[in-house]
Amino acid sequence: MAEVKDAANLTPRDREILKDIILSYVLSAEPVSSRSVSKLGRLSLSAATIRNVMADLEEWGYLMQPHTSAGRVPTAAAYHLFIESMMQVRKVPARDRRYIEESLKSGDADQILGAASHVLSELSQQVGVVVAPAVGETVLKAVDFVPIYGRRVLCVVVSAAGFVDNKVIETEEEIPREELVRISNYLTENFCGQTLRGIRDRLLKMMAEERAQVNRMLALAIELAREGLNVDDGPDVLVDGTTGLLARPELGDIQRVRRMFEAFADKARLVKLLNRCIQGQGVRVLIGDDSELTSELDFSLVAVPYGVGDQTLGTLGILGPSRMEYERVIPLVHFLGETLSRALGESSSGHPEKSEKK
Amino acid sequence: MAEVKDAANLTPRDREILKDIILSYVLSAEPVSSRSVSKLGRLSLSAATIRNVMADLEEWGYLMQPHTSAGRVPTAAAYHLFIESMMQVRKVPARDRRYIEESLKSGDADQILGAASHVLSELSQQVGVVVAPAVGETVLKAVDFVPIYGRRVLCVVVSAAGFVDNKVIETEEEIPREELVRISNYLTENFCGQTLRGIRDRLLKMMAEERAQVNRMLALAIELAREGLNVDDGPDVLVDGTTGLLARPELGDIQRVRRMFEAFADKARLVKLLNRCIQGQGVRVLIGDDSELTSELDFSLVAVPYGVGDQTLGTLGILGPSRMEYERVIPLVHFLGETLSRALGESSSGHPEKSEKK
DNA sequence: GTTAGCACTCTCACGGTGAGAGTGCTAACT
DNA sequence: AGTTAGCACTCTCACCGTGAGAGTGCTAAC
Repeated sequence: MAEVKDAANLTPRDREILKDIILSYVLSAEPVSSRSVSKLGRLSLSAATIRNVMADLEEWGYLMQPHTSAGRVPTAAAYHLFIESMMQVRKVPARDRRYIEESLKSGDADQILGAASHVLSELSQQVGVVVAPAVGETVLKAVDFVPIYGRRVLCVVVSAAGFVDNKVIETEEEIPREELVRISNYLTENFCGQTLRGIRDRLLKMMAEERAQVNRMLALAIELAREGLNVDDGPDVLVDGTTGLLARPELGDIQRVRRMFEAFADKARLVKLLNRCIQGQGVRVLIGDDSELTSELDFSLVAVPYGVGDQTLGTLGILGPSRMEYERVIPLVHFLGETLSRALGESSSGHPEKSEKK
Repeated sequence: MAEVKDAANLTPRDREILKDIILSYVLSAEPVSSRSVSKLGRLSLSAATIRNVMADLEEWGYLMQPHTSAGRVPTAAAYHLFIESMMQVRKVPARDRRYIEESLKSGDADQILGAASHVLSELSQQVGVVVAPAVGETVLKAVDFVPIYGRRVLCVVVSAAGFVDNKVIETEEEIPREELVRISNYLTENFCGQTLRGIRDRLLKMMAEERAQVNRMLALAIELAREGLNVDDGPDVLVDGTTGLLARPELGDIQRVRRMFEAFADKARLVKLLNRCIQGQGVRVLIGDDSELTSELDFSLVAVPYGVGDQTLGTLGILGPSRMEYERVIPLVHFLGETLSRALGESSSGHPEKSEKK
């Protein structure tokens, strides 16, 4: 009654006990009993005393029991509290760092993203998720047209961060190779450094304004660019490590597994969720009720944006059962965000140190 | 005793009974009893008679019971017999055909493959699998080099069937754009129509032979082609619809689900399996013990090669629990093989009839 | 060769039971 | 007032036996 459910009025002892419970639960996946906390012996208290505190903690909303006379399990609130003020981050082990840096070193931008999601899932033992930049928002570095057959032209777009996209388009008339080269030169030189969406808009405006006056090459350029830079699809998202989760005790029944797989298959929803973490630039953690998807699966999301320079390109993170080793996973995600940003920066700006292609 | 276990000495009646059992089991996923076959009433026999026949069929190896006093379940041998000589193929419904043709109509070759695996899984309610052509075996249509930054060059390879591959390579010295254009022209004109692997080998030989004499452009061409056409990775494989299988009653326990997902994640093994079906050109069916993978999961594979003209490009098929509607699935796979081959043929040779890009 | 009848076997769902784990409460202790 | 021992209570879970139901195999009669 007199007690307020604020985190502030937890006594240091309460916090210690809560912490013990969380650590123990994260490790064992089983409800924690008063007795086991007492026997841990970090603070020498009897099980009965612990019980009293646990009853309080449950009342404040930090614990819950699956049923009477089971141990207790931390709630999302408990995890939040733990992350904010009780956890001491464990640095990413040197060998993991080396492994990460090695994995993100080689290949083009797409391969690097793939490697990132893979490494993420491998080291965290959770599902690794990486949102690739939306094509429309990428900054143009070069564009090129390759004649294929008749009126068919392959349009290749290279973005500043090193992403390559290609697309076959069909022109109204056959365009000779030299003309295509001139057009790609023109587009590359004039629009390099702008976002694809911006370029497309400008071209469309040019077309509308000066309809009649544009010369032949410009007209062709506009036609090609309109099709070739028409990249309205949302950002892609790479998911890795879903199979690994099947080993987890919390995924005992098929129905949950199925819901999980369906959730991971819904890329659009994943992107929406991940992009909520774009603001700011630190690691963000969503637990349980914090989002629709995490509450549905009783999962947590640890995510961080990445990008080159001051431009945010996307988000990466890990998803898994709320019971996870935040102390280990949060620094991991943080480090991967930084490493990926750095890797993309280098792969694009082009001072490759050592090129290790054999 | 006197009886031989040959398919040949099954009486017509035995075959009818076996067929009823298979059809019933495929539908219900439950062991079928003598009584239920009798009640079907196609041949008016009592349950006891059916029982005698079933005991025989079990002895020949066409049936087995999960335990005494359960009904009986068809074995792989039974399915094989069914497919070879008892089944009457059901034609692919017109609306499915239209849907398939529509789905494979637009997009570049990679998108078409993706659509194929998706449609396959959707219409069969099984896992759709498509093996993409190994890059090294594809036939060159055009090659192009795009300068990106400094010594970095994007190499784009277009294959005759319409596949596009790109790869960032790093040259020893910076090469001006015009030079790159000349080189790609040279390579495209001289090597169009040959497989990438063949081209690479020829270039390497040229290099070895005339080391000193080759002119600058040729030297550069060789250097670029060596890196850019270095496509030693095996063929890729697209898998779609794994989630759908979770609904199946036979995948009740997590362990099986896990083994299944692990099997599908092992692309190399999948490719090896699928490629066993390349020989000949009809639909091939592997059931249970026919291959390591299908026996491990108790799955069946229905697969057919596809390609343009007389060149086989890859394989496609469906994978699922042995209990499947072969009557429906086999013609489906057959039709998809044909449609995909046709779609790739059109998308490359370039008489698109109507281009329906909006 | 076919069938009815019957005993036999095996699974599965159900309910009861008892051990074990854990709690909540009360009363005594410091 | 905080802490603790003790104890009754509750809930789960594994185990067991039981009985219904399903299906078979065999035998004897048609």
